[in-house]
Amino acid sequence: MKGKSVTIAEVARAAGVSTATAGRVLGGYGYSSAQKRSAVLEAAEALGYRPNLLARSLITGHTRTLGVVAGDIESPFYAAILRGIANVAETQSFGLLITNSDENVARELRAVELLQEKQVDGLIVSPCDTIGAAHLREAAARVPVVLIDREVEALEVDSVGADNIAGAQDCVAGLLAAGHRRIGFVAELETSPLGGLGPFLDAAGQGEVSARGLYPSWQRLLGYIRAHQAAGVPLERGLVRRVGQYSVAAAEREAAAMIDGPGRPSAVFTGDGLMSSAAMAAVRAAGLAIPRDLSMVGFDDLDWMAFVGPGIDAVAQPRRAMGETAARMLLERVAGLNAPPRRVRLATRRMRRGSIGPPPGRAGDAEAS
Amino acid sequence: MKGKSVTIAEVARAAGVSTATAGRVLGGYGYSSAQKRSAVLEAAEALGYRPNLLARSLITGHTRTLGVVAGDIESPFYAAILRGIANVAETQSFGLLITNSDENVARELRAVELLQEKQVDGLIVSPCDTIGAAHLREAAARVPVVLIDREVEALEVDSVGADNIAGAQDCVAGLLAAGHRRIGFVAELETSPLGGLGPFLDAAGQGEVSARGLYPSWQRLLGYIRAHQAAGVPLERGLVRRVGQYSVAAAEREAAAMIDGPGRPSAVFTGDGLMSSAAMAAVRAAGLAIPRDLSMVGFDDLDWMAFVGPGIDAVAQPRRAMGETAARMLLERVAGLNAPPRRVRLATRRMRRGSIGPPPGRAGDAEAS
DNA sequence: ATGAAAGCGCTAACAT
DNA sequence: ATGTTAGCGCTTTCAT
Repeated sequence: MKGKSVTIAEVARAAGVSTATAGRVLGGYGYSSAQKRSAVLEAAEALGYRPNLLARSLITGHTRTLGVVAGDIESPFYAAILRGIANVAETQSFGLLITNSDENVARELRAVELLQEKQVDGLIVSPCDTIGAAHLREAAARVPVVLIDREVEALEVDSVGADNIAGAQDCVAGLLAAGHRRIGFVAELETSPLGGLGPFLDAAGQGEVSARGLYPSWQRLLGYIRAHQAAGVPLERGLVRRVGQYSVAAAEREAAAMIDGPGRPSAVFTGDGLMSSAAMAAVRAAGLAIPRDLSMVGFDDLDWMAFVGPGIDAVAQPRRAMGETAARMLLERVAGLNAPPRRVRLATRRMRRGSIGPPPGRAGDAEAS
Repeated sequence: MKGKSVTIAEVARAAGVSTATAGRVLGGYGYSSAQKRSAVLEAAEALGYRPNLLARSLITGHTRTLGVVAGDIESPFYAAILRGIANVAETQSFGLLITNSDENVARELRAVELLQEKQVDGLIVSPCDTIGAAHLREAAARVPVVLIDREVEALEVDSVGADNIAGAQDCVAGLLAAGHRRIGFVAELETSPLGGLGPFLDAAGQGEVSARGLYPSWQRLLGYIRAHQAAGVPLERGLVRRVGQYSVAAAEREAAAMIDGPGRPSAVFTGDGLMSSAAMAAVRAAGLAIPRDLSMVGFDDLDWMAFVGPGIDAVAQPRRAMGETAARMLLERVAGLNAPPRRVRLATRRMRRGSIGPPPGRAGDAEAS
């Protein structure tokens, strides 16, 4: 605002030493006698000296600042991840430069460039596209990059995510064990691998799909499929509802179509928080009671799930831990670790709250399909 | 990671011009002929030149970076505020250095210092203490500072917050209009102005309390008091429950004590989101039905409030707008605006969802006290 | 242990 | 319109 800031040179002059000596005591490097040290410290104190980290960074070549590109910092998902990142960054007094991509490639690109120009020591990105991320490849050539939640094809860097397949499989298995044979799945499933939902289901049915590089919602679908396979329950294609975009309205339409239609499933599994909210709204609108008329489980644990009527079962992602792990891995790279890319999948946790009951119209026991 | 970065000098050499000329075209300042410009641009492109913003900042004296000290980036409240800040910052391509204070003065202090040393152009702080903020005063002398949600006594800087008094008053007035005469208030009310709750109630009763510099929860209490005064309903001190700390467990104890006790109020007003969650849990535990047994309104609108049974009424704060306003004001100061401190109070919004009914055991009409 | 001097990558006078 | 030179605030050789 106003006050010109005090430089090392001024402190040095006031203390009667050279800038080098002043720098040594103020910067905490090199040698200095107790005598000079106290003189410098005193002068610094008196003048109100504050180091200019920019100048230091320009010369040392590192900024002790990490760049983060989140989808939307306001969503509970990213907010929790960011908190985890911040926790770890703070332990090593790293600063955090945070941006939102809104799942928009152009914005992600600008963000990544800006962060690099600001000379961050490393980057944590939740990439919004799994392919053709030239900017990420370029960035990764200059600074360490860690991917979070999603992976990018052929980008050989560390990545952290939840174990989506196991989480989904476990929870759909629970539904099957409760006797459900017709389980709906509502998910984003936006950009499609393998040429669409149909081919994907075909390939997955034959165990030909690899999880790596798949978007989270597709990985969850894979878990859904595998649970069916493990239980020997045939898939019913009409029960897999692909919303195709990350929108509440579209999700609600899709959920409503499944619930109101003639072949209503006895249970619904939702692919993420947005889908859960939408499905919940559709269930309410249809006047259905959970779990009497419909059982429900969602991927992602949300606040309201603990508050509504019977409570909604969910698969909780270790969001904070994902952020912490990503930050820890990044910091290791920043510190010079030179190892092959690491791929960490964190276990999810089942939250049981009573939204799973027996299929309606049956005694409540499982039966062969 | 590996690649030494390309400097302006190298580009200049490759283009056959001076560093000054290269700087002029790459930095977009000063004059340059179309001829040299394209030569420089080409060379830059070919070499993969990326400006080093640190070096630029060191010389220009500004970083196009704003520092933010939030309480907890993970909470929906701060997350939304941050999103608002980010939205505005982005329009002027400012970066955001974000930290958490966890409402801890020592951490806030370190954060403010770190941000200053990183040479942010301005600071947005949600101060965790309304008094004795020497570090903020010091910071404000160097860079523009905008306070959010809370104010600091005798710190003459811009500030943004919700209109807590009007919001609370309006919503308690609604409860009174519905016939409630005994309305409980559960709030944090941590650091106490005027020597405690008793004296505060005394002073407020006589209209002797000024809103400025009061913590949000105290301002909301003031609204609660004024609503009673306006309706001519005497205050019942036992109904004002001071939790004294920002903890769910403590809040739940306090709420439970009020609800389970003999003199249970017919309605409860909660001072913030945490209190609302706690109160809701207590209500559930007590097996009470809303609004049949108890009416409820909370300050702060939370996700779950729209999902539970009848829906919970709330006073919504314009959180994004708070962030946006703060950022806009800060950017104005950064741009050189020199005006007396501005104090903005943003209007709240009542969310009506059906958690307010008539007091139990009455015909549902108001009656004189 | 300390100082002199060079220079990080860039912009800002000042010439021309 | 372009080049030369200085220097932002700091760290880092290199002497001593």
